Amino acid sequence: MPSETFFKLPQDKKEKILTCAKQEFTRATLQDASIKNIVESAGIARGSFYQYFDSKEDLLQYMLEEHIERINNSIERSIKKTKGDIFEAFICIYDYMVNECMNKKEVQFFKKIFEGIKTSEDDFFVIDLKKHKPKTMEEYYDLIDKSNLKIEGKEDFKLLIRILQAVTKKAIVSNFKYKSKKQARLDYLKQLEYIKYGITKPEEGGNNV
Amino acid sequence: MPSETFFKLPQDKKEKILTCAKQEFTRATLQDASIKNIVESAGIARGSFYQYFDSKEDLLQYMLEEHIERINNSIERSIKKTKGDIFEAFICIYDYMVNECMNKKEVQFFKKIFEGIKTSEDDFFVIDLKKHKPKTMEEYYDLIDKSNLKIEGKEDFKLLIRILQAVTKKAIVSNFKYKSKKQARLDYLKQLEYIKYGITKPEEGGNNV
DNA sequence: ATTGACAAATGACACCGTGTCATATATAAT
DNA sequence: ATTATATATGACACGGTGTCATTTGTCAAT
Repeated sequence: MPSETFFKLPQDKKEKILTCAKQEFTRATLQDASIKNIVESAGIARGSFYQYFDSKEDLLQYMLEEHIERINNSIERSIKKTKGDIFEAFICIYDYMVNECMNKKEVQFFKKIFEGIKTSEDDFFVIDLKKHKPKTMEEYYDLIDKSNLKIEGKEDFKLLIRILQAVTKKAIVSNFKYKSKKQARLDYLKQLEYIKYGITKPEEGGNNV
Repeated sequence: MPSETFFKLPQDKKEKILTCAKQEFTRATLQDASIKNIVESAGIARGSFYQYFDSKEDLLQYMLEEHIERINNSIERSIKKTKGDIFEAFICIYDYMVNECMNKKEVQFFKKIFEGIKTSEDDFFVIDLKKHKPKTMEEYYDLIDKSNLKIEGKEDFKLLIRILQAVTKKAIVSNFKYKSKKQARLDYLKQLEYIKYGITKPEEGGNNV
C-alpha cells in the first residue's frame, strides 16, 4: 500500500505519478520496469518515490486494486446468478480481462501484466504479492454448486481450480496473439467444455453429449 | 549455441565454467542470475564469457540440451509403447522432471528453472528461446491416437495440448511445494482424469466411469 | 513575527550489473 | 623471424538500485 504521504499529495501530482507509472508498466513487464524511468518522467526525486511506495510491486498492486475489486464483484455476481457455476465464474474473469480492461487503450498495459506472470505464481491477477492478496477462488468453495461435479471435498476442488486457473491464464495470454478475439473466446470455451465433459469420446451406448 | 571457441577449450576449463554456471542458475532464476557471478567464480574474464556465449540464455539452453533430448526420447518411446496415448506422454514429461532430474542434487536447479517460466511462454522446458526449440507436442500430432478423443483436426489438438501443458507445468511447479511426492503425483494424475473424462458427473443412466 | 518541531522532498552516493572494445597475449603458418 | 590469426583481458560508459544526511516546506505556539 502507498504511504499516507502519497495520499496527502495534491491530486494532480498523484495523477502525474500514476500516469507515468502506467506508461512504464506498459513499456515493460513488472520485472523490467524501472523506477528511474517513472521518477524521471513524473519529475519527482528518487527518494520521494520510496517515500510513497515500498517498491514497484507495491505501486503496481495499488494500480490494479480497483480492477481486482471489480473483478471480484463480477465473479460474485456471476456465481449468484448461475447458482454456483464454477465454469461461468471463470468465463467471467476471462471476459473481464479481455473486454473491460482492454478496451480502454490499456491493452498493452494488461498484456505486459500477463506476460510477466510466472507459472509458479498462484494468484490470478497479480503477481508475487505477499499482502493484499485478491480473493482466491478457493474462498468460493461453499458458494459453488458441486452437486453435479466429481468433487469430494476441498482437496478435489483445489485441483479443479488449479486446472481452470492454468487454462484461463493461458487463454488470456493467448488472446493477444489471436487475430480474432471472437475465435480466441470460442477456443477458450471449447477448452472449458473439454474439461467439463472430458476429452474422451463417450462410450458406445452412453448418453453424454 | 556456444561458440567454436568454447568447445575447443580444455576439458577442465569447460567443466569449471559449466559447474559455476549451474551454481548460479541454482541460486537464481534465469532472470536474476548474473553473468558477473559466473565469470568470477569460474575465474574467467568477462569478455571471455561473451566470446563463448551470446547470453546467459544461450548458456542455459546449452546446459539443458541433454535433458531436452532425453525427454524427447522418453516421450517418443512412451507414445510408441502406448500406441499414441497423449496423456501417458505428458505423464512421461512429469515423471522425467520429477524423478530423472531431481534426484541428482539438481532439485534446486530445476526448481529455479521452472520458477522462471512465464505463463506467456509456449515452450515446455525452456524459456524464451528463439532457436533450437525443443520439439513441441504439436509435432506429435500424427503419432497420437485420436480415435477415442473428441479431436477433429489439428486446431482441436492444439487446444488439448495447451490444456495439458498448462496443467502439467503447474503440477511440476506445485510438486516442489508438496510434502509428499507421492501425493503430488496422485493429484496430477487425478487432474488428468478430470480432463480425460470430465469434471461433470455422468448423467443418470449413462455408463461412464 | 519568530521560533521550533515535525513532515516531505531531494539528489549525491555507494552499490551492482550490463555489453563492448581496444589492447595484450598466445598459437600457428610462412 | 615475421606475420597473421585466434583467444583473453579488464577498464569503460552505461543504466539501474536503495539509502540517507541534508534541505525545504508547513504550521502551531509563543
